[in-house]
Amino acid sequence: MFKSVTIKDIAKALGVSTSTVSRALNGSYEIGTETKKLVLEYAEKINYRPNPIALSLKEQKSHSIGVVVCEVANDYFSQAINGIESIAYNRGYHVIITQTHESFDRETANVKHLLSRHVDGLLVSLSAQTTDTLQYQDLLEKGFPIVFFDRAAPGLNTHKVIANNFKGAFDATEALIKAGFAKIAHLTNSKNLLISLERLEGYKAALHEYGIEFNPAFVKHCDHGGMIQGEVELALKELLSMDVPPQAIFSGSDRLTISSISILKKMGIKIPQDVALAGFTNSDVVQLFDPPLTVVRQPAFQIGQMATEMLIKTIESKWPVYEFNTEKVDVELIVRSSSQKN
Amino acid sequence: MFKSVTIKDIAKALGVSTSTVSRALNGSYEIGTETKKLVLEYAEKINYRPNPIALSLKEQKSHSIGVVVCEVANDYFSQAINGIESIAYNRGYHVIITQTHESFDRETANVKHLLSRHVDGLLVSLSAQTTDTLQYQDLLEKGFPIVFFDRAAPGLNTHKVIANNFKGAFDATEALIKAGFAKIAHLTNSKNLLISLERLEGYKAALHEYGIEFNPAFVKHCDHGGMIQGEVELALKELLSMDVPPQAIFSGSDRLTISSISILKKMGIKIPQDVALAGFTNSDVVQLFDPPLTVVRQPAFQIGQMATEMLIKTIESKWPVYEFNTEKVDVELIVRSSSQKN
DNA sequence: ATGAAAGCGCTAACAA
DNA sequence: TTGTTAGCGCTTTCAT
Repeated sequence: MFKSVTIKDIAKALGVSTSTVSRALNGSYEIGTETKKLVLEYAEKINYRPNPIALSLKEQKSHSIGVVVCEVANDYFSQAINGIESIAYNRGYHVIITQTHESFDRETANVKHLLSRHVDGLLVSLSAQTTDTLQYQDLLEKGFPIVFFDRAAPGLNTHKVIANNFKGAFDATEALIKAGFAKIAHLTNSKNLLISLERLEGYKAALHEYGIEFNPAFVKHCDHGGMIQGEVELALKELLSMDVPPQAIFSGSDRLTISSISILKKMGIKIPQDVALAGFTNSDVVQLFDPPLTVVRQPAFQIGQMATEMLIKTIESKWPVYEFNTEKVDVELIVRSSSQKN
Repeated sequence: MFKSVTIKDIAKALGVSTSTVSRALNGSYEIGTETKKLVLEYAEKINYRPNPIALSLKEQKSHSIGVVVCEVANDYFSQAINGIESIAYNRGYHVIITQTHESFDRETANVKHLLSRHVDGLLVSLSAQTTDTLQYQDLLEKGFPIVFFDRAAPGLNTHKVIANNFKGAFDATEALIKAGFAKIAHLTNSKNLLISLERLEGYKAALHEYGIEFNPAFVKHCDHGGMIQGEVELALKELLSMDVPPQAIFSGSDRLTISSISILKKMGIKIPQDVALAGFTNSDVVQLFDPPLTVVRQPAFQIGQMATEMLIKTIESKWPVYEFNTEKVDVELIVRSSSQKN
């Protein structure tokens, strides 16, 4: 670390005690106007900055928040992290990011690591593998602040920020139906994730609304969220080699959507001629794709911001917090040619 | 922060002094084997974790490193940050990320902020606006560890990790020439950046190698790195409305490359029929573009890792470091149809 | 209005 | 081999 000016230096230079300096700096009232001015001016002059580490030790607060996500190299999460950072920075917190790569073990290890780092709170989006949320339960019971975003743990009583997954899935499926497709498959994330269920429900509801029978064989779950080599490819191949294959696919996650196009292209399958496609993704360049992609887009940046606001509010609350809310944010369907019949 | 077990609790429970506990925990030799075992077992049992904040205060080290980049929502930088985090995490450092949005003032403010946070070192990629690097000079003279990556400050004596920009530019330009284009424009970043100059030189060298005269009017600099609304559009329009417009464009940064395609499409310009395109970018989905994009790709993840290794080595060096090296890493040209004559 | 001193968790120099 | 103590930078209680 770097030798910097301390309160002691100021005290010595001015011939006062460190407590006087501290009081002046903190705008206490029990101090003489003259002395205060003197200290403040000198501090300014030598460019004094309090040592945040000493403050942390004193206050028993690290002023840092831990983030648990599956991966950062993902448009949704990198945008969310951007939102998280933007709020945290302004409120004087720093952010420690950890990745689970969709593994429950890594998630557990990350949470442990963050706690050993004495983070003041946690911003969590569960891994695709996670079914056991006991560690969060324990922490919450001790009053430790946690806010879930995107992939929330069902049954845990705390703040959550989630997208309107049902509506997003409904809208995307509806768009495919309106484009003239009836045989629509759904490629989605692990069954463990609540978002997968919500999106599945939205998909089913749209089918139902338009009198299309739901075919369970048309639903493919990628239990590792597409992180495992061949997982997405296998699902797609199974779908396309069915006796009556789907004419369109609605894909339920950022990684799955992008992987699908890539794999379909490699397989020589034409979109949308051979199979149409619509999916959740937050990529900003999908309008440049061939064909331009129909997507459900989430306000990831704002979701990150909201979750962070809620977390910091909980952290800084003078009283234990017992009232929690779940913010549901709207998603946006953007129709492009990948979902249109040719 | 969260009430956790301290060395004092262990000492009290075991009826020994805190220093004994400390010694046991740190594997000191001046301690009885019995006592050591006792402490270690108990610490394990109650899941003791040292308080990193107390350690920081004691050691005068924050175990954090500051990162200065233009923006994180950029494929190159998000990948580099991934590399940075991967090393930092394993070495017990955490990473504080700040964004300049290509503004010199924000860069200065960020460096100040990071120093007030007592980071142990800095990983810097300059903003497009930066010409004055005095603040880094001052820090370096005091022995403060700084490693530049990608956008390094010329004339500062410290570690640097940069891509082989000359070769990347040469190769991309050469690919366009070999595809049959002679009138090749170069859209690039601010003149202030060394990388812009190196890429310009590579571009010129390729032209020269193939006996094509260099036309200064074919070079357009975006002084704000494309962060300012309309900046890229203006440059492109100027190029395309020339009496003898270019047949191909070589673009010299991630943001400029992606912006260009987007703008050209909006203008109704066909790639590569109306104008061919090749450019620096680290996007992983450009092969899905229409047309698939010819790119120069940098090993951003590795660059981040290397820079972090070098920084931590400098931070942890027992002696002042006077010998610095500049690592030059290879880039990769991937030719796709955006640069091919139709 | 100001100073002295304790304490946050930990390490290390010094004593025993 | 173990304990006592001081100190990292800061705030805050208790004296004065």
